[in-house]
Amino acid sequence: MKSEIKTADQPKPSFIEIARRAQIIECAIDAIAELGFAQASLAQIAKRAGISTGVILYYFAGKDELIRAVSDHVYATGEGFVRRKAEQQETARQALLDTFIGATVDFIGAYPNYSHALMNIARSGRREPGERLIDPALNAAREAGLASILRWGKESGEFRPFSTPVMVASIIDSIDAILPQLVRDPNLDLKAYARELVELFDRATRADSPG
Amino acid sequence: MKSEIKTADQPKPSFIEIARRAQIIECAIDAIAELGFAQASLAQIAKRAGISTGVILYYFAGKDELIRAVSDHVYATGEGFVRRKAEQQETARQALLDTFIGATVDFIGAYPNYSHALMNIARSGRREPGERLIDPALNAAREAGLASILRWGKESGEFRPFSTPVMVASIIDSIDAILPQLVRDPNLDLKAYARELVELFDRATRADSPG
Amino acid sequence: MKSEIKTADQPKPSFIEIARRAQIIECAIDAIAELGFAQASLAQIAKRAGISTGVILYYFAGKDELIRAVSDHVYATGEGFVRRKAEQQETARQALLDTFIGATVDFIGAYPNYSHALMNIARSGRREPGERLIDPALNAAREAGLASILRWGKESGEFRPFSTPVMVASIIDSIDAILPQLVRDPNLDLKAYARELVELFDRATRADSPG
Amino acid sequence: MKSEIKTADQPKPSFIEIARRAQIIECAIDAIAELGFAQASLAQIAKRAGISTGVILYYFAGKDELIRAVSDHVYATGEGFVRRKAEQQETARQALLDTFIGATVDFIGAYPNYSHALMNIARSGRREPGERLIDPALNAAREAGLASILRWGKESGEFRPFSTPVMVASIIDSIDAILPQLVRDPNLDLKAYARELVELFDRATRADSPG
DNA sequence: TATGAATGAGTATTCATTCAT
DNA sequence: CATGAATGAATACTCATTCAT
Repeated sequence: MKSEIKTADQPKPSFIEIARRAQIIECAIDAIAELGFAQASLAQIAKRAGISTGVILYYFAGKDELIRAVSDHVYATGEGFVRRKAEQQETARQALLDTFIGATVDFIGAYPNYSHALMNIARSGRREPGERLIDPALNAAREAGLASILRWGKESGEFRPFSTPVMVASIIDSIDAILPQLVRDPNLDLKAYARELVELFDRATRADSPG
Repeated sequence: MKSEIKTADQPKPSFIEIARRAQIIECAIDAIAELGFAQASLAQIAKRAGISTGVILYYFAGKDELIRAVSDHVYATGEGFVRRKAEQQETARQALLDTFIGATVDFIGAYPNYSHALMNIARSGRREPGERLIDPALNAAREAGLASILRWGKESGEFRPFSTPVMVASIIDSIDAILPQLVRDPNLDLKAYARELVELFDRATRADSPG
Repeated sequence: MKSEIKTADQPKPSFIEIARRAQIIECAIDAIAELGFAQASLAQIAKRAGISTGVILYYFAGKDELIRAVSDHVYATGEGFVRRKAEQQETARQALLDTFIGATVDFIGAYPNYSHALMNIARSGRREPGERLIDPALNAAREAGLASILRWGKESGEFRPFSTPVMVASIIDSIDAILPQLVRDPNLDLKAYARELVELFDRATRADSPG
Repeated sequence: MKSEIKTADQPKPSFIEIARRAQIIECAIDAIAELGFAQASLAQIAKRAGISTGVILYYFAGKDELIRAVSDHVYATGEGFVRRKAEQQETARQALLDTFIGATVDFIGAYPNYSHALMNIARSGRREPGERLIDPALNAAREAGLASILRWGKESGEFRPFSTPVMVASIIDSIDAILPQLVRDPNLDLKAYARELVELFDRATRADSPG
């Protein structure tokens, strides 16, 4: 009844429904972050929420829909976090270094479980080739945002010529490389790490000085 | 009978045993590369090999031993592949750019499933803390090799000062970032990709010109 | 959800849970009594109960917990059965002959499967030394009870001197010897059998008349 | 071909066949005695014999036939052991106490693994009700021998009147009760144990003195 | 004769999912 | 709305047995 394909004629979701979904998503994030995707069974998630597994399946059509909701939520949170800083940047260099790298690392520090859960989901492999767990559009949007910054900088002459897709992948995965290190050492100095990455990609991208 | 603790008095393994083990390892690599570690069940691996799951357990004491054999084989193959080039490097810069980045990308091109499987194993969460799936020394060795190249370059003045762990993680994960792209587009131009990475990390690491 | 570590804050078990657990325990007893411990698989037990094996594991954390529940239940039933008679005995001779032998044989007649299952569990080899299948204290308690009766009789002069452990083992196993005979002939006259055992062990234990 | 139903036209078993069967039976006895019946797989038995499981099934039609051969061998050995002493007994009392009890306990001391294996087999439960693992005739023969001694004594006036089957079962199981104790304490004093049993069953069986 | 290879049925256990209440 | 009950498929693994060599 509830969790079918969303159509416009769906009645407004009740307050309790919104709250329950949010609670379940939050517990799913924690479970996935701490146990890994494979071990994060519905039973585990339900236990953390203090409810029975039936409740989860009442609000989500299945585990896949829950996972999709989790990744939607995490991406939305992350984007909102980064966008706030991104709005008023005036140069591509600032947008790349301060916003994309800086704010993304800040996000990791602020929401380590979110980032970790997302990584665990993304890395957990797909059942049938082609059918992904995470909406590819979400990741694509993140990459597209970074790509547009890079193109902006190349057009403005701030950046040297390079392959945008290669640079996009390198930047994103270099940032994501923080997560396993953060698991090993929760006291990792993220500020310092961000400075290192900024320096690294500043040098990697900037145009050769003309002189 | 077969897969007990290896002792020196073990009779020479028969030809068919060697062949079967190799075949099973190969199919396990494919399964892990394509399905992810968690989904690569013995049944899946057996299906790819066209055998029953019992055969796998006839040649390997258990799934854990199979996984260990897989990672041993993959690491050994990868190291052998890279070492050939690495031997005669004379500068840290060459060692980093030509050998580590260049040869590793070559390896990905030559054995994409090996690389992919390895990444999936390494990234799959571990069960109980302390009991790792793959020998941690294997991965540590790879990182240590890269770290020593970086330190060498810093001492020789070829490289600028930077945080070695950050650079190690960024380089390795930037290379590994190739794999999902290769899945999406099997015709990806790896030569060009390698050149881009070389340029990227050359700029990211080299010392400022004194003038 | 259900069968976790029992803590005081566990909600009252529902009626259906109590009934199911009892039913499963009963079927397990039957299966163990009739097939022997090794052959009494969860599948067999489930078949007798007309349920799927999953149900068993829904109510019991695993086979071990089920077996423990079975032996607890059987020992508790047996002890309750025997204790009623034991309370008011005034001589060691009465305690041995009327209560221990008499009531135990009565118990076998009243609950033949219980006794049989218990014997099968107790006699089934244990996996790893140290980790026993049933609480050794349960069996030890039974033996200790008999041993204390025997010592009481020796001190009071009712019994002749003899090795207590030998007599304990002989009495218990002579009683347990009834069970296979009862399987062969369900109409076995237990009253008469008990009288024979009483006579046997009365003569075997009593002190020589002083005259 | 080999191990079908024995008929008279079977060619004389070769020396090697006899030797192999004996070797396998011996290893099976050890395995069953030490590991218990359920854990004594063909693989375990083969390992002890230093052969492959196929060999066992070449000489025995299946595990059931092997087990039957084992129990045949054990019973034959035991009977031979006891018969030597039994031949020249002149009173029923001597036959019971010296031969049956005394020699049987001696047998346990001399061949603890034989006795233990036999007990493990006998106690291991049957697959389908009715189909036994051990040829019931073997056990029946042992019981019949004891029964005839008891009847002899009753007729000669040495023994009091009692139920022969009850006494048979009590004597046999009281002797078998030694085995688990011997497992727990391999240094158990069997001589002393035999003396206790002799005293016990002497008193339990002897006729009341007429005076 | 004997081995090694392979199978298929059976083991306990986990887990997403359904459904009556 | 929510639970508890139940299922069925999937998991790794064991073992007696068959068969080609």
